[in-house]
Amino acid sequence: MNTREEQFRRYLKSSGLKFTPERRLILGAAFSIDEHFEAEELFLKLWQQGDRVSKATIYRTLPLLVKSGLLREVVFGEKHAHYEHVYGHQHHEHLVCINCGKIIEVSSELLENLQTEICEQHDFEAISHKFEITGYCKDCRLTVVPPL
Amino acid sequence: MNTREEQFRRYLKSSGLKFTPERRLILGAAFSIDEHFEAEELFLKLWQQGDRVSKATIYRTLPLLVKSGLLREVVFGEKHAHYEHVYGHQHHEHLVCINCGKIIEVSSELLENLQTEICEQHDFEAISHKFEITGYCKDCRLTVVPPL
DNA sequence: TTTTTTGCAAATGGTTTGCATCCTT
DNA sequence: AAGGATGCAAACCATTTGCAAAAAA
Repeated sequence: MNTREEQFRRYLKSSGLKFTPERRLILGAAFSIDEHFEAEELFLKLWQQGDRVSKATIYRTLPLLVKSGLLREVVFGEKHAHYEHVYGHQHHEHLVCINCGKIIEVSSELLENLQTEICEQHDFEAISHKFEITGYCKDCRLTVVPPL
Repeated sequence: MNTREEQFRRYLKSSGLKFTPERRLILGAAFSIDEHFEAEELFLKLWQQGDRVSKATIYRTLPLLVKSGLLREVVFGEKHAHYEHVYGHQHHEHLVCINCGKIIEVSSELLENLQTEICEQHDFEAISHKFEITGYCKDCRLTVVPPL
């Protein structure tokens, strides 16, 4: 059995929750998308592969996947929640352009170290983190006059 | 005239927008709250001091204040947007406990430096940033068994 | 004057929830 | 069995938007 599923089962059991076929399907679909996705897209993905999981269940499951450490939320500027799976995505943060909406992904080992340090100082156990810088991208800073 | 207002006027003018009494009131109210607030609270604050500014106008103005660099959004985990004014709040980030919801504010000069560095690498002009670590706080990591 | 803004109320739309039924454990 | 989980459809509710009147530039 794959590790993701084990991890999810472990979390569910430790919280007194149950592992169901729907939750397995949602987990699988989430990990089949190698980029940001939102609840609606998961729903479509499942529908397309013939799996009829209700949106309600998807909305109820996503927070569990986040709490279990398998997914994390990203792109906070948007009105609705976006997620991405943790595997292969450990280190990227986002620069979001106010003007054109472009999202630049960056990695930073220094940031990871900094997180570790901050958590140690506060006796905090990190499950995930989000770092976003809002501003003007290369192209837009030329055309837009940002506030002084 | 105070600097905040000047900054706001400058931003509005540079975007071809107008400075109105309502926008002035909203700016003032936002800076009279020295903690996180949401749109609804601004509305109440204004109402209590006798200023009838519609929620629509508040919702239309908050993004302008963010773009002008006077406010920034915080606490992304919540369902609705929260803001805080920039003055005196330049450097704090948030550690959010999954279990009890506690929010620990931390400052880090290293993070500020890191942001500057990342932006330079990508020719990006930062207006604001958000950094949030999700996990278990000191008290909760003792009682909850986090997923391995 | 021309363009933007405001306020109202209605619409939006992602997310949540009540409830009866179904399914893990 | 018993406590969760699911699906449906209805409810939520913060935020957005259309429109006509009002105000800034």
